[in-house]
Amino acid sequence: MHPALQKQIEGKISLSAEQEQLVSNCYKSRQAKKGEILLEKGNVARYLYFVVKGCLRVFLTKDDGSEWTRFLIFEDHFGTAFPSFVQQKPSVAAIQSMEPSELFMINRQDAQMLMKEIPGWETMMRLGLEQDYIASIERIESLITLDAKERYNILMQTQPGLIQRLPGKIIADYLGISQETLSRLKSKK
Amino acid sequence: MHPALQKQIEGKISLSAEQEQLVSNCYKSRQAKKGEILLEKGNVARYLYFVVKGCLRVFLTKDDGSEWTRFLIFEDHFGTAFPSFVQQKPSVAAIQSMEPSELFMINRQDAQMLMKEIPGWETMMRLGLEQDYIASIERIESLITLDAKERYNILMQTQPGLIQRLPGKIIADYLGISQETLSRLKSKK
DNA sequence: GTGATTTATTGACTATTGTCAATCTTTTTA
DNA sequence: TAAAAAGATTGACAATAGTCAATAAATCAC
Repeated sequence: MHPALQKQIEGKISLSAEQEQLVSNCYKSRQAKKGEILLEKGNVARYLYFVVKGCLRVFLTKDDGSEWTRFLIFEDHFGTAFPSFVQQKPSVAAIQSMEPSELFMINRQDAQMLMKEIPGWETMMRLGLEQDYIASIERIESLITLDAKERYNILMQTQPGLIQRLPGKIIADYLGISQETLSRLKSKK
Repeated sequence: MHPALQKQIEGKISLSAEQEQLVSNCYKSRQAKKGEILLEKGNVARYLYFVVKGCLRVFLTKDDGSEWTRFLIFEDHFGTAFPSFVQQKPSVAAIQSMEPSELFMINRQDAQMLMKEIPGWETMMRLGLEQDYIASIERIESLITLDAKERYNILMQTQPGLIQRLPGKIIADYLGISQETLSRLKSKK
């Protein structure tokens, strides 16, 4: 099994040799170029991705051509177009690789099989889900209670790496503001 | 066991008599008056609530006295100040009963014990969590991609009951807008 | 490396939403 | 039921953020 995946599991569950083999077989490796689209809007999200290296962006497109970043997935994190993956229905969001990325991917069936077959696996998934849900709650709070500048300041404090690594236009649509407004915030503050 | 709770479980898991007794013992019944505070900001959320009748509001308060509704929990739904409940740390949000409410409550320890002891219970919880997470993702999308009027229109389409049942000021801070703006949206559209 | 493309900044103007205040309506409660 | 409290509406104005356009800077591809 790939050491990055191993690292996610160790300390949470201990696997037998056969279990480790089972897990290892479920995850397929994949590379993605910068800018490459992994899931197009309208298709079903068949895979949950694990980012070994690089960064994925889950984003929304509107008819006027505007784009909005729903989530960013960095190293050592899992992610996908979650509603589509869970419900196996067409996704309103697309997934794009923001950098040359090294990924592992698992389909829904296999993900469910592992939860059924490996004791503790579902618990591990649930705990991850709890963390993701908490992060999304905090994002909602920041969107309803703070203005653009405050949201940007918090992002700088909590995720400085994100700001250095991604173009400002992506930061802007992640924060729910325009690129121009973000540019002005950066100089004003 | 109370029929409303029973209804949540039936079709998902079948419980033995002892298991049913175990579940039943974990849930304590509670009434709450309209306006009553169930959790104050700064305290740890000890309970996950199930709403049999009525409505709970999980909300944030800022120093200037403004309030913002993080979540609303209606009949046949579970909810609490989730980050605090999961991490057992002081809550930034408070919980208030918006109507005379009939509730069941379970503490974190018992909730975890049921997941450990009853086969299928954790799966049921995980599926509920997935749904809540999806709902929160959709709320984020609506906050970053839509303006106030569009958000209000969608809320009217998807949750008309919510709008009839709660005061406009609550609808407004749930949507992340001021009461005055909401009032103007209602007459303009 | 150099041209081409993408990204960032800045100005001018507009649109949306917020704030404050006054008034009106509804609901609660004694 | 009447007084009080809470909620809703409206106007005037301010502030925040968006849009369009031009230019500058950075990055990419060959």
